Amino acid sequence: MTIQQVATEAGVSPSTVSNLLNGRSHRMLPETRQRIERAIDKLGYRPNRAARQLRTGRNTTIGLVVPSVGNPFWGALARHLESAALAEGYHVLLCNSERDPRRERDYVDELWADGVHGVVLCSSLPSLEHVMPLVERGLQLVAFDRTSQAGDPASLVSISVDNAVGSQLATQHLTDLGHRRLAFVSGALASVNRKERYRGFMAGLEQAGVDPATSVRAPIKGDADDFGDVEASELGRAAAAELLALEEPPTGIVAINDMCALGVCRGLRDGGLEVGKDVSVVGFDDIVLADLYAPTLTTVRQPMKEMAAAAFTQLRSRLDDSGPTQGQSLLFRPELIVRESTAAPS
Amino acid sequence: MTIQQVATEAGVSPSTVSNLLNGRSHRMLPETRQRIERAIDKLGYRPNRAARQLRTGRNTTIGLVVPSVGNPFWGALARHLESAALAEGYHVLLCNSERDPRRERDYVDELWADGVHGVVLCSSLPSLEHVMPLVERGLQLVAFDRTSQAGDPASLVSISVDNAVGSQLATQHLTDLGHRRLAFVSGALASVNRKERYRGFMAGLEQAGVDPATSVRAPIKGDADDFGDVEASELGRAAAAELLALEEPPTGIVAINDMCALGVCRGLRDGGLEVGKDVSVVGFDDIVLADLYAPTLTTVRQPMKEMAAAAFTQLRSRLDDSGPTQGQSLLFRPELIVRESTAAPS
DNA sequence: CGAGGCTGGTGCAACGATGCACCGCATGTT
DNA sequence: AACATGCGGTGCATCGTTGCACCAGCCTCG
Repeated sequence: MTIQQVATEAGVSPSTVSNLLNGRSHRMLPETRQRIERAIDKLGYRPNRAARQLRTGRNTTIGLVVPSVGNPFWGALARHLESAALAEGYHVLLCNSERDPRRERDYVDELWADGVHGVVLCSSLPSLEHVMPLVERGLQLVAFDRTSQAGDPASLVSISVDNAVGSQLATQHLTDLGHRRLAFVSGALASVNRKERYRGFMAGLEQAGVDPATSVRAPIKGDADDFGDVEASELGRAAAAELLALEEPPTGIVAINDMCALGVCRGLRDGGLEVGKDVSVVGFDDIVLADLYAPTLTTVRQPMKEMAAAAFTQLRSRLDDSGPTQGQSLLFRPELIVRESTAAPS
Repeated sequence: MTIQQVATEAGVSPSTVSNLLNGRSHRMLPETRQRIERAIDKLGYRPNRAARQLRTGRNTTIGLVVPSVGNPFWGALARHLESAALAEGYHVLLCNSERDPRRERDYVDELWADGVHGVVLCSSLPSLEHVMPLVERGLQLVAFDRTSQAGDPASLVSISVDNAVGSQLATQHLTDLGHRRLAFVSGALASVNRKERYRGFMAGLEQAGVDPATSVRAPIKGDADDFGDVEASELGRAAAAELLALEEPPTGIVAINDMCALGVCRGLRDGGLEVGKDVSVVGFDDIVLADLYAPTLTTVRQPMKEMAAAAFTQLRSRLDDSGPTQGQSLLFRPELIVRESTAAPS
C-alpha cells in the first residue's frame, strides 16, 4: 500500500495525498479530500515510516534510557512516559543501560542513528560528556532524576525531584522520632542524585544537632562500577548485616531508594531484628511495593506521573521546534510518606 | 555522514562500501577494505537505518508487548530479552498494553507500520484473532506466557512455563503440608495462563483427595476488563479481606502471581494474621521481591532467562528466514521454591 | 485587453542505502 | 586468434514520501 496507489484510486497525484496527510489541505476541494479519504480507508493505507523519516529526517519516537527496568520505579516511569507520549501519537523506545556508562552512550548513539531526536536519559553519570557530541548536533536531551550540573549543555532540560530536600525530610523524620545513631545506605555515590541524597542526609543530621563524626555510619559500598538496581536490594541486605556487626548499631537507617530499603529490612530480619520496632528504615521513591511490604515502608515519594508528563511535554515542544531552545531545570517537591517501618527508638 | 562521503574518503564507489558493510567482501583487496574501514572510523559513519529499511524492507528491531511494566516480572522479561537481542545487534521496542486488547492490537499495528516484522506478544487474550491479519501478511509472532490454542496461526511460536504443572506443584505443596481448606486468588480468568493455573490448582486438590466442592474458595474477582497487574496486588489484598470474612477461612492460598500474593499477604496482615504461620501463601513467577518480602514468599519459579533467550532465538531464526516457518510450542518446567510463607496449618 | 492574482492542484528531485547487472582487464584454454 | 573465466570493482534504478516550484485556468481591475 503506497501513497501512489491511494493517489491512483482517488484519481489525484501523490502530492495531493501527501498534502492532505500533512495538513496542507487549506485550498483543497472538499470533494477531493473526501475521495482521498475514502481511498485511504478502502485500501487500509498507512504511510511508510521509514520513507517518511528518510525524507524529513524527523520521526515520532522518543528514547527512554533507564538504569534498570528491574526496578519497579523505572517501570513506573516507563509507563507514565509512554502514556503521555501515546496520547500525542509518539512512541517510546525503552533502553536499559544497567548503569553501564558505555552501554548508555551506545544506546544514545543507536537512537540517534535511528533518527530519534529526543531522548529522556536517566543517567547514572555526573557528567554528560559522553553524549555531548550528539547534543551539539541537535539531539534534544531531558535528564531525568538528575539535577543540572555545571558543564551541562545549554539546551539540557533537567527533571528531578529535590533529592536533597527529600532525603533531609527522611532524616529529619527519624531525628524527630528521637533517633540519634543514623546510617545512610547506598551504593557508590557515583550519580548526581545519590550525592544529593547524601547531602540531604547530612543536612538533616546537622539540623537536628547530631554530630556526624561520632554517630553516623554510612557504609557506602562498592566502587563506581558496582552500581546495579536489582542488586540494590542485595546491597541493602549486606549493608544491614554489616551495620548489625557494629558495637553500637544505628537505630535509624536512610536508604538510597526503596529497593535498597527493602534489602535493608531483609538484612535486619536476617539479624533477628524487627523493622519498625528495633530499627527504623526509610526508603526513597515510593514504589508500589512500599505499601505492600511487611512492615509497610516509610518513604519519600516522587511525583512520578507529573514528572513523566513534564519530561514528555518538554521534549515535545523542543522537537516541534516550537519550544524554547534554552534548557531549564524542573525540580519537583518530594513528599514524606510515613508508614510502619519507622517509630521511636525502643 | 553518508555512505557517499565514506566512499569519497576511501576513494571507492558507494557500492563497494555497501558491499563491505553487508558482508559481500569475498573478492575485495585487503588493502581496499582497510581504506574503507579507516574512512568509516575517521568519519564516524553509521548507516542510516531509515534508508536501509526503506530499501531492504528489513530491520533489526523486534517488538515486545507486555501487559504491564509495573510488574517486575515483565520488567525482568524485558531485561533478559533485551540482553539476548542486543548481543546479536537487535533492538527491542517495548510496549505496554495495560492488558487492553485494543491497545494491544494498536501496538502491533504500529510496530508493523514501523517495519517491525517480529513481535514477542505477552497477550492477555485466549484468541489472537485481532492480530491475525498481520500474521497472514508475514508478521512473525512469538506468544509469551501463553500456551498454544486451537485456532492459533500455524506459524505461531508459543513460549510458556507449564502453568498447570506449576500451579499443581504449589497446591500440592500446601496439601502435603496438611492444608485442606484452600483458596485460589486471581483476577478474571480471561487469559490462557490463568485458566491453566486454575486447572493445576484443581488438579492438585483432586490428587490430594480434597473435595473442591466443599473446601475450596476461589474468589475470582473482576470481569474481563479489570485485569491489571499493578492492581494485582490490590486485588490480592481485597480478596484476602473477603476470605477472612468467611466462616471457615482457608488456611492455604494459591495466588495467580507474586504481585497478587504480596497483596494477599498484606490483606492477611490487615486482618491480624501472620503469613507463614496462621495462613500459608504461595505465589507464582519468583520475582526478585519474593525473596525480600517478610516473610519470604514460597513461589513457583519461571526460568525467565532461558525463556527470554528462547523467544529471541525463535524470532531471529524466522526473521532471517533461515528458520522453520512452522510454529511450535516450547513449554518450560516450573520449579517450586519453598520459603517462609508456607508451613503446616496450626 | 493585458497584467496580476487566486485557486486547486501537479511535477520532480531529493533523502541514503542496496544489490543486480555489468565492465575492463589479465590470464588460461582450445 | 577467438573465446571463456576469474578478479575487483562500479553504475544505476529503486524503495515511499515530501514539499518547493510551478502550472493551467479563471477572475478582477485599470
